[in-house]
Amino acid sequence: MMLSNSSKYAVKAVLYLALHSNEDHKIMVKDIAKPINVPQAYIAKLFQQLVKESIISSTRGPKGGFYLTTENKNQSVIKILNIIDGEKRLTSCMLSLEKCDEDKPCPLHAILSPSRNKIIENLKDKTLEELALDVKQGYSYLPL
Amino acid sequence: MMLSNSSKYAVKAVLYLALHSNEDHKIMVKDIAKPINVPQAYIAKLFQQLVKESIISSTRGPKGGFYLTTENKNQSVIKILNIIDGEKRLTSCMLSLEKCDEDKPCPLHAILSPSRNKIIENLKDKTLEELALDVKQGYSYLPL
DNA sequence: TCTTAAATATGATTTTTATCATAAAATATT
DNA sequence: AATATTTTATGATAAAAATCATATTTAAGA
Ligand code: FES
Ligand code: FES
Repeated sequence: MMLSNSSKYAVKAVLYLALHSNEDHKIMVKDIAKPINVPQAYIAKLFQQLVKESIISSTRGPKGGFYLTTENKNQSVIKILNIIDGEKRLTSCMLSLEKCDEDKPCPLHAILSPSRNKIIENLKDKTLEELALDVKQGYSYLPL
Repeated sequence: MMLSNSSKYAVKAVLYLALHSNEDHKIMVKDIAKPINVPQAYIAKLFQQLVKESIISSTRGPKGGFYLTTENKNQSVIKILNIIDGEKRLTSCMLSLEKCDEDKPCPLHAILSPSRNKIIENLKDKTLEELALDVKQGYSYLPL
């Protein structure tokens, strides 16, 4: 809907890390692909960006893999979306492509801008750890 | 954001019709392209679908063109989106691609489902005529 | 120090979406 | 009836997104 395929995959993969990894237990990309049903090479590429922006952590070589530090886990989900899709995807006008402006709103602005702002706010406020906790407690489910 | 390029174009073009056409004053596709800044051939193709689904009306030959009847104007905007993008685009799960389900929600469901439902509801309730009226009264603007 | 196992970097391919082009069908006007 | 003008139908091309593949770099362990 409002997320690209890539950012959906990224969120799923990172949440998988949040649930199953830590500094002492790293996970290889090939072991993530199957459980979340995303092509292995695809995740590998997405993870490169996320490592570069320090959303997730990695070490290479034998016994290496990807993982989340405590610091990583306290980041907001929205960072993933902004890195993969770019900020405009969430904030740009629904009709004119550029400049969503209260002063000169498009015909759909009043209909969806408030709800959209709410979504953005919620995404900003929610950390990876909080989302993972929901899953752990059975309030939500990590989809295939 | 949540609309494809095609449905953005479609909404803009149909609202242009709502503002400037009626049974007695039809508009040719070549005269719509420029003011709303959408390629002429692109609109032509989109309009074919919309005519087929009776969102807009048309007559061909000289003195022909596209226009909106009163009945057309009383349709909801969401119909355009559903025809061009398909219903799933608005309703599918943000993470798993299929089945947005309250009983087995994904980690993002709680964050965005209520706002999304609100948007869908608003889109359903708003007719083309109402949107056009907003523009006419200066409450909103039809973008390039 | 050598081998092996992992991420990283880079690029190729495929699929989808967006855009362009053109011939056929229909209607008003002469 | 002939002509001109418009939509309609269909397909071709271009651009972007998604997916796949492979060679390079890094680190652990023998
Ligand atoms: S101006 Fe179009 S969504 Fe805000
Ligand atoms: S289950 Fe994912 S958005 Fe509803």
